[in-house]
Order: sequence, then C-alpha cells, then structure tokens
Amino acid sequence: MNEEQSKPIKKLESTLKKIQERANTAKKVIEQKGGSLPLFPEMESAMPNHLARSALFAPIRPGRRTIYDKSILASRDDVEILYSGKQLDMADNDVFLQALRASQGYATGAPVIFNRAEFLREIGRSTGKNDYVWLEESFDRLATGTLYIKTKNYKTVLHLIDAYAKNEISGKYWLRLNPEILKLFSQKSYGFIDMDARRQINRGQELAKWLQNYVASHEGGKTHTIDGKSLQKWSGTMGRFRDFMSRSLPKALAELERLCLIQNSRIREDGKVTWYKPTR
DNA sequence: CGTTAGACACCCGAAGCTAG
DNA sequence: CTAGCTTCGGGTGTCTAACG
Repeated sequence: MNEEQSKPIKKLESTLKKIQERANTAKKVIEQKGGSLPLFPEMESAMPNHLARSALFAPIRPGRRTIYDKSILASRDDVEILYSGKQLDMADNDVFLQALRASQGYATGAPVIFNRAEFLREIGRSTGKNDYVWLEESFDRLATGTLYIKTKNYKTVLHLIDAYAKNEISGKYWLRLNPEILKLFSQKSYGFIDMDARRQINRGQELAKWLQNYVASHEGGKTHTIDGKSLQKWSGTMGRFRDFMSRSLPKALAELERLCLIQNSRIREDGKVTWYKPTR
C-alpha cells in the first residue's frame, strides 16, 4: 500500500476516534446526571454511614416526635447534618431502607412501582388498615422532611424520598428517589443492613435497630470501641445517661448478639463500649 | 389486595428511695 | 450530690380473623 492509498484510511480512523471520544463524553454526562444506587446483596439494604452515626433516625418513644426547623442533629464531627420536619424514628428508617431496596435496578430518579402489602411485609409489619395509614404517614414524613448535609466531599439538600403517590389509572403505588441521594452513597460510605436480622429484632427494641445501623457503618473483622456518651448523643436518646448505660444499651447489645451481628460486647468501667463485628 | 374492629402487649422516661 | 436499684403507667403500636 502506497502513501496515497493510506490517506483516506487514516482520515477514517481519525473520524472514528472522534466519534468514540464523543460517545464517551456523552456516556460520562449520562452517568453524572443519572446513575443509580450501588447494588445491595439479596435481602439487604444499605445505610449511608453519616446517617447511621447520627440522630436523624432515632429510637424515640412512640408518638413523641419533635419538630425540627433546620436544626443541627447530633452527629460525628466530620459531617454537619441539619434537618427540617418531623423527627424520624426507627420505623421510618425501615421504610427508607425498604424504599432503597425497592429501587434496586432502577435509574435513580425514575418512578419505582411497588406493592404496599409486600412492602409492609418486607419490613415485618402487618397489613391492617392502620399499617397502610401508618405507611402513608411515614412516606409523608420522609418526602417532606428536608435534609441538609455537608461533608468534606460533598454538600447537598434533599428529601429522603422525593415523591410517593398512587397512579390513579393503574391504581398502583410508586415512589421516586432524588438522584442527589447518590452523593450519600459515594466512595463506599455506606454499610449493608441485613433486613432478615432487622425483622427479627424484637418489637420495641428501637435502640437495637439504631445500633444495627451504627455497627453496619464500621468494618467487619474488627473490635470497635466507642464512648457510651457518644453513642447516647448520636442515637438521640434522651433520658438519663445512667439509665442508658445500665438498661437500654445492654439490652440492645444483647439483642444484636442474639442475632450474631456482634460478639463479645462489653460495657467497660470507664464508660467505653466495645464489641467485635464478625465478617459475616 | 385492602378493610374493619377489638383486645392485647409493652417500652421507657419519670420519679422515688437508699446508701455512700 | 451522685449512683444504683426499683416501680409505675401513659400512650401507642401490634395482632388476628373474617370479610368485601
């Protein structure tokens, strides 16, 4: 092949290269704008670490929600979390976790059609009318509450659930997440929540659920040590510290041990709490 | 699937008491 | 004054079975 013949081929090659570059750019734009949640293992959901270590979802007494107005929530120092709306409890957390599961495989921001009865069963609830009413209210809380979160990597404002409604034509319910939520899952800053274990947490053991989130936010195969005072603060538990340390916390730890989520938990004399988290 | 109704279960913060 | 122990009950959540 002489030089004259190879010229058009080179031109074609360079055009092809340009087209490929353009395609790659387009793909990146789509990824940046859209994207979807990371995939969770079967029967598991996931909690962003920053939320798991804060009082956003709190083991509060039934029916005792406080109203926040861009209030600063207790959290670790490496993140700033503000919230407006009705305080969320651990049952709202169940709804949030299940909503994330239901959204698996969907592009984040697309409507996710789901069955309410199945949704309720997945989080271990009955399907009486009260439960449907409760679910509605929980979705309302999640869809109207506004979360302001700022870390060294990102800053965003969002509703934990973007929208929730019934399709009047099909009669089916759907929910939608805000793509901004993907920031909370960036850099693998989330822990998996075993929904089977969660369902087995005895009724009313709200602190155990909170602690399951907290435990999930740390690596397995290691012993974790944390100050009891911090745990009480971050979990948003009110009441006296000594009641927390002598009653609530031991009970929650025992519950997690029963479900094999932690081992060798101990409350030390100096007020520190330790446990070993097995590598599943 | 979604509803209804009624009976039942129970946590946790408040508060009292005592000892040091 | 603090820490440990104990009791109490308000206010809700939960369950079941039968039915539309």
